[in-house]
Amino acid sequence: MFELDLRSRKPIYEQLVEKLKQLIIHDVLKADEKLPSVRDLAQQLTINPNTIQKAYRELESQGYIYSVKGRGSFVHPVEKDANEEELKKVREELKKLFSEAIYLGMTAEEIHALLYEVERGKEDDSSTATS
Amino acid sequence: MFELDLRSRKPIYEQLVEKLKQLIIHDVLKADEKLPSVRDLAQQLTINPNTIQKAYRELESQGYIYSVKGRGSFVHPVEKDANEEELKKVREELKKLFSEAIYLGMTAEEIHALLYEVERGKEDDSSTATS
Amino acid sequence: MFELDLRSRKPIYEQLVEKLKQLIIHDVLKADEKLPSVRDLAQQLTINPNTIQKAYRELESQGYIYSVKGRGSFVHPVEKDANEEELKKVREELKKLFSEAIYLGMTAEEIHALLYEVERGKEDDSSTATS
Amino acid sequence: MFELDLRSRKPIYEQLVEKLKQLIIHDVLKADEKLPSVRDLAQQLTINPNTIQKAYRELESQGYIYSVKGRGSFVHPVEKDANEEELKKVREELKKLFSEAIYLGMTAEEIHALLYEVERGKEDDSSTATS
DNA sequence: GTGGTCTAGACCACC
DNA sequence: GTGGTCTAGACCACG
Repeated sequence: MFELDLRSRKPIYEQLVEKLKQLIIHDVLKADEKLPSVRDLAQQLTINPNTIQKAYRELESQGYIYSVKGRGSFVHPVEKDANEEELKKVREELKKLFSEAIYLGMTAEEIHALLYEVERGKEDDSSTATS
Repeated sequence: MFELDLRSRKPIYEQLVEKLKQLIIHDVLKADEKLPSVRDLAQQLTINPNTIQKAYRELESQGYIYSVKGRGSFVHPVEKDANEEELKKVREELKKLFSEAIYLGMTAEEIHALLYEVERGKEDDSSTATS
Repeated sequence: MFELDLRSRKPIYEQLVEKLKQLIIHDVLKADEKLPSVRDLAQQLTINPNTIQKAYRELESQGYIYSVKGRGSFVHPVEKDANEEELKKVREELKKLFSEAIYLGMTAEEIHALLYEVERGKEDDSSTATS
Repeated sequence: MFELDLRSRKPIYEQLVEKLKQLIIHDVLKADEKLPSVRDLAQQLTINPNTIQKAYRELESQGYIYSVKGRGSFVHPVEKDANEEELKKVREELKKLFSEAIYLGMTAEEIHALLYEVERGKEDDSSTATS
C-alpha cells in the first residue's frame, strides 16, 4: 500500500499518520471508506500493532477518521471550513516556511510554481482515482 | 524577548532554534550582531545553559550563526545559494503543507495572498534596515 | 573496541567521532549495521552516556550514521557525490598537509606511495567484504 | 601581512600559528629572519598581545622559530630529517585524510592532482621570493 | 566573561 | 531495551 522509512529519524507512527493523511487528502481513501484493520496493516508492514493503533488514534483526534467499536476505522467525511483551528495552524506554518524559503534565496515565482505543481497533482490524482 | 512553551512536546532547544531563526530571517537580528550570551539567555528564560547551548550549536551547524570561544555567538551573514540541502527540505515541507492547506479548503489565491503578505513584510524589513 | 586519550586536548566526543568515522570508512562497520548502544558504549569506555550521544549526534549531522528512537543507531549507507561541502573541507586539509609534508622533507613520491598504500588497503577491505 | 578570520571557530592564536608556519614553509620568512615583534604585530592586527605571544610560544615549542631574550623571535633554520616525530604525525594524518577523501568519492588521480598543484605552488613561491 | 566539555542522574518517547 | 531531553553543577580554554 505504501512505504515507510524505518531509517528516518521521524517516528514510525508519525510517518503512518502523514501517509494516511495524504491518502485521505488525495481522495485515494474516500469518505466513509474502511481503513485496513490494525492487525492486517501491522502484518502487511511487519510493524508492531501498537504502532498502528497509535497512528489511528492520532488520526482520530485530528478528525481525519472515526472508529466504531468492533467494526473498524473509517475515513471522516470532510466538513469544509469546519476546522478553522487546523487552518490557523497551517497558515502560521505557511508563513514561517515562506519567510524561510525566501531567506534561503527562493523567489516568489519558484514558490508559486511549486504550489501550481501540487494543485495540478491533486487534480491528476482525483481524475486517476475517478477514472 | 520571546516565549517558550515548556509543556510542549517540542523540545525546548528546538523551539529556541525556530524562534531565533525567525528573528534572523526577519532581520531583527542583523548580520554579525551578537546574540545574547548563553548564560544570560539561560537566566532570562530560567532555563539550563546547556539547553541554550544545544540550540546555539544546532543553529551553528545549520549555518545561521557562528560561535567563538571567549567572544560570543553572532549572526552568520547570508551566503546566497549556499544551502541547497536546506532548500530541498523546505521544498518538501512546502509541498506537504500546500496539499494539506488545499484539502482544508484554502484556495490557491488565498495561499498566494499569504505569500505576497510575507514577501511584502520582508521588503519592509529590508527597507527599514537600509534606510 | 578502541582507545581514547582522556587527557588529550581534543575533546573525548571528537575523538570518538574520528574513531567511529574511521571504522565506517574502512568498512569495519558496514552499511546499516547497528552501532553499540549509547549506554553500552558508555559503560564499556567508562564514559558518561551524554558524551557518547554527543558523538553520535555529530556523526549523524555529518551524515555518517542515523539514529532511531527506541531502535538504536546505524551506519548510513554512502551516497556518492553527496557531500560536496565535506569534500571541500577535505581538499583544504589535504593542501595544508601536503605543503607541511614537503616542508618536512617528504618527496612527492613518498606521499604518493602512502596514498597507494591506503588505496590498496581499501581494495583489500572491499574484496574481503565482497568475498 | 596576512588576514585572520575573527569569525572562524578556530582560536585566533591557532590561526596565527598556521599562517606563520605557512610563511616559513613557503620561504617567505627565511631562515634566521626576524619575526615582527609581539607588540607590533598585535597593533597591526588589532589583536591582544597575549594572543600573539601564545602563538609564538607554540611555534617555538614546535621548532619553527627560536626566541632570544631582548632581541626577538627568529625563524629556525630547517634541519631536514630532524623531526621524525613531526613526520610521523603528518604521515598518520595523511593516511586518515586519504581514506576519508576516497570514501567521499575522490579518486587517486584527483588527490594526486592536488599534490601536484601544491608542489608547483611551492616552486612558484620560491621563485617569486628569489626573483 | 565568553563558549565548550563533561559528569551524574532523572525522566520521557518509542517500539 | 533504545535514543533523546533536561537539569545542576564543575572545570577548561580563550581573549
